Amino acid sequence: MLIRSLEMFTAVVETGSFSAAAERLHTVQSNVTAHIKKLEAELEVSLLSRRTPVAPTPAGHQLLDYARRIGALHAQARACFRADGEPAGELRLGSMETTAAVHLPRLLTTFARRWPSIAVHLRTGTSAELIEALRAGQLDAAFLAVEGEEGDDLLMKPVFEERLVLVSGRPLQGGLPDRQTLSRTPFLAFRQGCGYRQTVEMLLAGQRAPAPRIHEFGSLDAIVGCVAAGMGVAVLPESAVGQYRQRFQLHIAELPDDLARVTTVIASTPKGTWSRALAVFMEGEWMPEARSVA
Amino acid sequence: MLIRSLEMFTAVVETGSFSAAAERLHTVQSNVTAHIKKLEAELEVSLLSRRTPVAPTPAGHQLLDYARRIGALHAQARACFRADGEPAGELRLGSMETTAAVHLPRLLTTFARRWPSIAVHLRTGTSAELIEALRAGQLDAAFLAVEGEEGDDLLMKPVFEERLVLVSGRPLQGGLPDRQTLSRTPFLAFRQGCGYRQTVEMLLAGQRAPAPRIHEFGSLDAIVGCVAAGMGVAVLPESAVGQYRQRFQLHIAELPDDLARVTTVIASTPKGTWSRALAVFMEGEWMPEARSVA
DNA sequence: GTGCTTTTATCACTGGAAATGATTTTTTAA
DNA sequence: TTAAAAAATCATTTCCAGTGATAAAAGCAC
Repeated sequence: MLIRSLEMFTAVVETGSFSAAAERLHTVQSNVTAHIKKLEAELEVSLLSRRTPVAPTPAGHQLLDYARRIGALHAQARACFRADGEPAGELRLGSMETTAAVHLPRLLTTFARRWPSIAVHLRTGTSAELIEALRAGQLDAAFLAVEGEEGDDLLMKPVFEERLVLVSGRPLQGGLPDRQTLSRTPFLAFRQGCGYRQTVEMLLAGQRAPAPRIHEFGSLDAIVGCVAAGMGVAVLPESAVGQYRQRFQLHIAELPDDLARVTTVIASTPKGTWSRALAVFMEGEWMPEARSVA
Repeated sequence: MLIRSLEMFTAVVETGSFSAAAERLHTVQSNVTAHIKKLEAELEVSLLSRRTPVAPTPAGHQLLDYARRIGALHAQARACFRADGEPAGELRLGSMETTAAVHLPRLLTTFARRWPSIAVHLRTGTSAELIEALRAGQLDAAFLAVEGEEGDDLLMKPVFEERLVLVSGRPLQGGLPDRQTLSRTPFLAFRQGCGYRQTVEMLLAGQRAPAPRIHEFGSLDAIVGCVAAGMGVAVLPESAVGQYRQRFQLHIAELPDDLARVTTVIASTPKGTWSRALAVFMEGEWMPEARSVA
């Protein structure tokens, strides 16, 4: 059973004639006859009563229902991939918690308003998890922080320049505490795989002292809340801390420049693999061009 | 875009490998490769990232959705026509008002209980209308009264032997009134095309006197109600009148045998055109075999 | 890295079916 | 009855799905 045969069948019923159907589908009448006969042979039932106009038999009427639904899906599917049609379907995005909290609300609102027939799915996770999901085809694109490991099978485009800071619930006189102090302070961080967590580890690198306890949290709100409560300190993007400073008494210390600067990129599979929905997302004006977030 | 190609695509994603997909679909791996490449060429986008296991690209994920839906419809459609599968879909029945009122409630209840996945549609109309609808492919089968015009393109099977009677709201002394009286009495009947109406006309045939007024009603209830109210007389199947005799004061007169006997048949297109739903309806035990309804 | 295995891509070839155009048969309308 | 229109049939061409063999590429173990 070919889609083409079903198309022909639908056309014959709708035009009421084999010849008219042939013309509509830009083929010849004998070809239409052959396709219908093939369908009838395959299903072992007569589908059309050959009077004028041609009328579907009971079995034909039943097939017509399926033919129309399959035809509609087929047309929709093709339309989804044509460069001119309205992009539709779902766009599966991934993001780090911090980016989701700080940058995505505005960005996605704009996007969803511009393309109402695209359904955005957002999944948060650590950079490592997101990259894996991208590779496994579970995500279309993801916002993540990586050290410029460009050049492999993933396309990465910088979108935000962030500054990491040390956040504490208690006053930090003299800026960043020394390593001795830090190594005795509990850290609050996202679970293994988060890009920022590497910064924590680098901050403490080269020490013989035992690594400080690192509490793992899955949510930005939880981290900030517990830091404010004095549970420990955290390394977070400055922009992510800002919105909490009204609610909590937070103290911030700058990190050395080489550790502080992190780049958030939008990562996706190469251009030739994009769905139309992904293409308009990646190329739209809502996608900032390495905008520095001071 | 062939259904087969979409099937292969789905199989590749689900098995995670071209070779495994080929095996599942009983073909060779090179054939699968060719089909996928053809799809990719047609849609001008890469659909699968060739790692191990094979993963769909964003575009591939979008196509997968359509491929699965089209595949499911295709399987359903084929199942609908296989002689062993559960018949499904809609069964479009037609019936005269009287048959619908008297015989169908029990018959259709039994049928619907036996075949829960068949949706019955019932349309009432005159015998002439039903035959036309049958020929136009708008109905699968219809209960109607005709004078044995078998042998053409419609299959007819007698199912009920009815007795027509004259019904009046006033006492009918001496049975059937004479023609003189009848020609002065208003008749209530279904609109043109009803088989019973021919009986009325035959009853009055051969008269020079002007034909009596014939009021046309679309509903059995309306006819009986108005007859009881004394508006006129009607010719109806005895079985159809029975259920009203508790509610109304009705008087009945026998008609001459040649006029009284009518046969209700089930009509449909020939066997080779039946849907599975129609087949089980026509061949089931609920279909009475010319049962006489005294 | 080197070899070994698994998987995919490429290629030439074959069979069969889709498409075509001409013609016949059937149906419909005049 | 005839003329016109539509569907079926048929011979022919074209194209493509499917095959098997082989090459290339990707994993995987060591």
